[in-house]
Amino acid sequence: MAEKPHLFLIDGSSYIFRAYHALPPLTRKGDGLPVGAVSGFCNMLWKLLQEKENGLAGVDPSHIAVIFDAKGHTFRNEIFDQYKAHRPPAPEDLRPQFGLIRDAVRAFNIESIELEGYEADDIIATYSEMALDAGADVTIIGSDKDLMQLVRPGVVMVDTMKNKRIEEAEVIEKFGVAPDKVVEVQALAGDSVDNIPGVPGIGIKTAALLINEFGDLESLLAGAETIKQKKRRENLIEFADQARVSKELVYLKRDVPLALGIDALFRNELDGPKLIAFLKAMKFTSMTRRIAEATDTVADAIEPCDLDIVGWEPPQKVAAVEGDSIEGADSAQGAQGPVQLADKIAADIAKLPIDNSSYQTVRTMEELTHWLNEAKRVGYVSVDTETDSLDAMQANLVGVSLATEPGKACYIPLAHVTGEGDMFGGGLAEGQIPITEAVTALKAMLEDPSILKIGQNLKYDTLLLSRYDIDLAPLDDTLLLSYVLDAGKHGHGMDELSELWLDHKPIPFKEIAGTGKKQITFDKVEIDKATAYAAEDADVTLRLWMVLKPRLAADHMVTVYERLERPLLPVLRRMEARGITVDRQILSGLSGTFAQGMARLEEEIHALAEQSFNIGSPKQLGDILFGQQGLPGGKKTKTGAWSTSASVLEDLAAEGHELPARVVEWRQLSKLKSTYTDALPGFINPQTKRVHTSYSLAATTTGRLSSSDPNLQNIPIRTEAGRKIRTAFVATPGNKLISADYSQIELRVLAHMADIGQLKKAFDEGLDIHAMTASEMFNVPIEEMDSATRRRAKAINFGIIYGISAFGLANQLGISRTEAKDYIDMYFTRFPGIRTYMEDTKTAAREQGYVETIFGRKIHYPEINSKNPNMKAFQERAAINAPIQGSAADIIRRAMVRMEGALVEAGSSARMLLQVHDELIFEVAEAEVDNTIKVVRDTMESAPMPALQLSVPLKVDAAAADNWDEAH
DNA sequence: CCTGCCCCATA
DNA sequence: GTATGGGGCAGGA
Repeated sequence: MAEKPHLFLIDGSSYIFRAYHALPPLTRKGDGLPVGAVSGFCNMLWKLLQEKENGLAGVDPSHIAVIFDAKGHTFRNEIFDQYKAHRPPAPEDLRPQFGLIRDAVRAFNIESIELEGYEADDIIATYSEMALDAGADVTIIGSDKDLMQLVRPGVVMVDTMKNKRIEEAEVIEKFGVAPDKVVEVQALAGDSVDNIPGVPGIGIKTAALLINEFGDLESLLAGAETIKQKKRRENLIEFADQARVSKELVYLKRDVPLALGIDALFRNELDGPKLIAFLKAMKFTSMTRRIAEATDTVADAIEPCDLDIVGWEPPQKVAAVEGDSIEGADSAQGAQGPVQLADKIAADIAKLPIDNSSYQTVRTMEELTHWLNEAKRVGYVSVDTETDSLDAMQANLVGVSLATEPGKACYIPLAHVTGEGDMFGGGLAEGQIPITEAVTALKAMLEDPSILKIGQNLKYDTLLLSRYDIDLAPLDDTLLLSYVLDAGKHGHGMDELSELWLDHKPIPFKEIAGTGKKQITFDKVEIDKATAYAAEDADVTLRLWMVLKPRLAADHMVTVYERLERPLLPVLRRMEARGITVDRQILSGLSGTFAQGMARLEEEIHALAEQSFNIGSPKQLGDILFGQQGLPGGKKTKTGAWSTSASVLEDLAAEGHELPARVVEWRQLSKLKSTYTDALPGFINPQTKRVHTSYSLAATTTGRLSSSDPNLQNIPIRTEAGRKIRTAFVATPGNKLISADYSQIELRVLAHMADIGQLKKAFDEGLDIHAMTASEMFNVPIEEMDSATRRRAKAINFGIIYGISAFGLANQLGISRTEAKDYIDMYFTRFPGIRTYMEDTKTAAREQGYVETIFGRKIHYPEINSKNPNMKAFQERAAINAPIQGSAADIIRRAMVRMEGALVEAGSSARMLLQVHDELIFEVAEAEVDNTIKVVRDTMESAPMPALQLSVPLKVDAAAADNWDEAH
């Protein structure tokens, strides 16, 4: 029985441009003919013809064609003369490739279709119709959004470059409407790339909203008078015809007069020799080899075919002119001859501190051995790894650079590829040491205890190298050195430090790899360029180390660096490598629930507003609330717009307004969905099936860590809906999660530092600290404390930690500023030590320019004597907060540094997974839970000792459960 | 596609 | 009132 016929329609033209822009420029060996797009195209075709069940398309086509745009104007230019008028001409090095790609299609024995006056999209639309009529299914290979209007049962799009199938759901995601309404939305939103005008002020979001409400463009234009938003109504009326023209432009013709019927697109057998002849002519050596093998063709026996290359000339060989010697040129130019010129340039370069053309590219084991011996001889070496990703858990090692003296640096390329065949990972570039051999040799040096390894942000490099079974040690990190020495003064990135200390601007990464979607990964960077860039990094890092390391002792920061910074690095590296299991099903279930809630609220909100609008746009929301509905606006944002922040909306809701109340609920769900339930699954590592955050040791000024990609330090907990997200963070079967958190650590630290008797006594006795504060302030016995009074005291306690101001406290408690001032005065009367502490801290900051934590970490405030009173006040509050927040951060750092050893010593196999400022999360076998909790609590509570005995006890709450929500 | 802005999640 | 990271929107490239 014959299978259902299936037609592949390949959008050739758009593929050419995308291949050209996405792939690094590649030229034919020998004459430099640009062929990058051709190579990408051939790879795509070949891959497409190979894939069956496993491929994205999922089927073997019975019919196939590649469709191109014809040259010249199309019928759309008759409708609108400015259509695609902003298109720049094709780049010089792309032009000759148009013809070659058509040749390639023929070499693959596939019909290449184009027709003057029509675009490829119209032909694809017409063939799609014809195929459906004939009872066939259609797969469109392409990604152009204009083609999305064609999707329907029996027609799917497949984007081979992004590895993505586009069906109805994906179209709705993109346009907010089903495929049959796509043109209506495009007619309104327009398209700046194709110069389709649309209606001003309407983007895809708003267009989808309107079309979903009115059904189609004509109904909308007919009902435009009823639109509430003034500007939008006027624009819809004024630009109605423009919208109609736009719709005509985007609507794809389905009746293009085509010479070939569907039957003619029957998929021919591949003609091995014909294809090989073409590939040989292009000098695609690795593809030739691969395809010859697959098609059972003997490539050696086949001659390259002739190519008709249009729009490109081979470069003229410049014949050497006899007698035109250097001396001749010299005398002709007189005193400014090449010799003098060279002398001068040499002198200039010698004066320059850094010459990134002098670095060696290490290509043999002999050369590598020489560098490893140098490292051994010197006793230290700066190291930098180059990879193909910012995610150290997924990156592949591409090369390593080393430096042993200023100016003496090298780059060892290991996995650079040539441009050709990049869709398969490409051919390895010539002249690289086999990676396993090099890694083995490097491992011995990187693990050698007698050689100090110096790097910038070594957490990244060591995490990467740990995946190659290398445990880099001992180490020094210039990022951490700078952080310890200069937190608060400036950033600590290598480029910034280089300009500051070395007066040298390193080659920017984007200069060698490009930017945006044209950016290439480091393995595709030419080795010479890579050497200049990578070796320079090692050179710069070494010099920075030489500048910064001696400052440690001079500034008395050795202990902080050696106890709180450097040892934490491998601890965090292991935490990141372990990751945590996140249950995809739970999150996707929650996404669904949240989406339903949002849809329900959206309806209510639109009804209350008596119009549709984008609730997610603060601008539109503000217009409705404070413009049309005439509600009293409270705060303004710094750009002068009405604030629609939660506090403003909640105030309005408290006055009985429904609309803002619903918006607050909608916002909550929207936040939970987009930031957490939708985003987190994308961070599940495909190999480990776990989520691996990245901790930054040097991102905050106070000494706290920060977490990103994803941020696991801001997972919701306050609301019930939010807490559910925590249930998705689970222990693996047979294990439990343990959460252990410091209770009130910052207030305890404050009690210790400011030496406040009542606070210390309260903590000693285990009292409710906020109730105690309230009792002192308002003369109410603790036992009779009501929750409102306690809440006020709690806000004040937090306020103190944040460097309190009457303004801030008033805001927090919703009271007048004078009332807040009275509270603060009362607080200071009862706790005079706090006022003294705060004044002393400000004085210290003003006089020395920095404040210190209890473990000696310095936080600089260079702007604290600013003339700007706002700036000054801000710096003062920050300076008051920093020792408190920073000391607490130091304490948990100490706990973390010791934790792994303490667990092992106690016979626990628990793994520390996460840190959330005052909380540590562990995963442990069920049987070990009790013992582990004991060790964890003890280690955390005794963390300041023996360096320091706090005058208040530390208290840690800990619990175990199957997920994070229940454990916390 | 990038950037600034607004808003909001955590401690 | 402190310290962060990040998503969506809107406007200009």
